[in-house]
Amino acid sequence: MRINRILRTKPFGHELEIKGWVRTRRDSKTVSFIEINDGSCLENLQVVIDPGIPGFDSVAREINTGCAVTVHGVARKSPARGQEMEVEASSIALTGGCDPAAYPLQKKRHSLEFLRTISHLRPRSNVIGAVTRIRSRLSFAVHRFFHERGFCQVHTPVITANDCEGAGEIFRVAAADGGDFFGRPAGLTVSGQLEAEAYALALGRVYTFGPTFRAENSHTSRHLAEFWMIEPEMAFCDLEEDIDLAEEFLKYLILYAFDNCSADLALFSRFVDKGLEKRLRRVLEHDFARITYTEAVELLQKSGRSFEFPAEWGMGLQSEHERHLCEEVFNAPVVVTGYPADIKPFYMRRNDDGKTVAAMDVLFPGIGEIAGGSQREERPERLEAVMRERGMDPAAYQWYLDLRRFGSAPHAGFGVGFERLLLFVTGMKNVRDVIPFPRTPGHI
RNA sequence: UCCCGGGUAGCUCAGUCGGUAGAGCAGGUGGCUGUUAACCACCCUGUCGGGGGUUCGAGUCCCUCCCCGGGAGCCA
Repeated sequence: MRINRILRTKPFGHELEIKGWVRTRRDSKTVSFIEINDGSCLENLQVVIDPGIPGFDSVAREINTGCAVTVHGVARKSPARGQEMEVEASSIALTGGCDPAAYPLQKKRHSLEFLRTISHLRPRSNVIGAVTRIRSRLSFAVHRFFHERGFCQVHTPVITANDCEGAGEIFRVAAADGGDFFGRPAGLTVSGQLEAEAYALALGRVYTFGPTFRAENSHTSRHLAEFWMIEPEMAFCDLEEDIDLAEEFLKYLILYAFDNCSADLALFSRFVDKGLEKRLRRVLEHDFARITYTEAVELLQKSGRSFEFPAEWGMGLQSEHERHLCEEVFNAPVVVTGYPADIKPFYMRRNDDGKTVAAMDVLFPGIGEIAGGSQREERPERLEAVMRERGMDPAAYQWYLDLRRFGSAPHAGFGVGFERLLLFVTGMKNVRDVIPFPRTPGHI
């Protein structure tokens, strides 16, 4: 039986089989204690070994931190403090030994930077194990959220010829002989949005959730060359409804973590970020503030704060500006809408003022931009005009223009970086620690 | 790519004025105890990131390259 179930069902008096990895061992003359973790939960199970049991001399001596073991025994109430239950071993077998002098993981805590250097072993640490379980459960919750609301998941291509202008540098795909994609240039996707639009304008409500690639030479705690992005896209939907969905979605995931990952979450509150649960609750309990870009610039200019880059209409909001807005002005998530058209991608819907577009960014305290989206330009002549203005060849995007030519409809969507979401939920500070094998410049 | 801060034992770090390196933890051995990141004693561990320079002498000063972390930009 796995340890999470044993701890939940408390099968006192029952014979159990436990398979897992030894975290610590403490010896006494008359009895040995080993703590086993099997990855099913954060908690370890204490196994008590009497030196008289079969195989003790040949096996138990070699058991120490890192070993894989199989234990048979009976669940008992623990007479000592520290745990309610323990397992009295009747037999123990060493499944895989582990040389303690060579094993990099110790019983004590390690720095996250060190754990990054042993990415194949770090899932055996408490923190990375907890991150991994939360990542998995929230991934499931993403699918559940959309399926409960009638969305259809679309598997958009990883290899694509779209560069989704404005979404960053692309990795080129090449065959082993150095050629390109069978004679045509191709790259790894930077966003599934354009393809998702095609399916939204057929199935109504769709979403993508998959890996995304950016070739930018970014060295920050918030960027990866390979990351996972969630992108819903809805037909017959305007920007307001888009924002409503984003807010509902983000709150849903946080609530899901509270309801389903409480033990792991408690670890983060205790060791990673003391203010975590309070901050998560604050997001759940408050409506997201909604302001326009123009209002944001005015707020920043009136704030009396001196920024390294003063806020100015027409310029993008700097990280320091985003921080000021959601950490000091509103102390809550902030949604900024109506950005200048010139600093946003071609596909966003032009507002009636002619200068701004129906874009929105969701800013979270401590994280910055966690989601970005827009209502898309559904008017074919407007879309084509913008493409020409920007020197894009409409012929290359004929399929995308066709979506407007044949049965066009207002539609909108947004993208959420899954790792940034995990930073917020776990209180971790670096996206490299919330993805199993992080891909960053110089690291593969 | 730019700006900071780092690189010393397996890990986390200290190292004064330039005088050939130290602690805690881990590991080993022994002891003790229904133990809780157990405890006590002893022992082991170093191309001081690489290269060059200054100097009688460099972990320490200078130059250079590499790597790591934080921030910025870009973005999710």
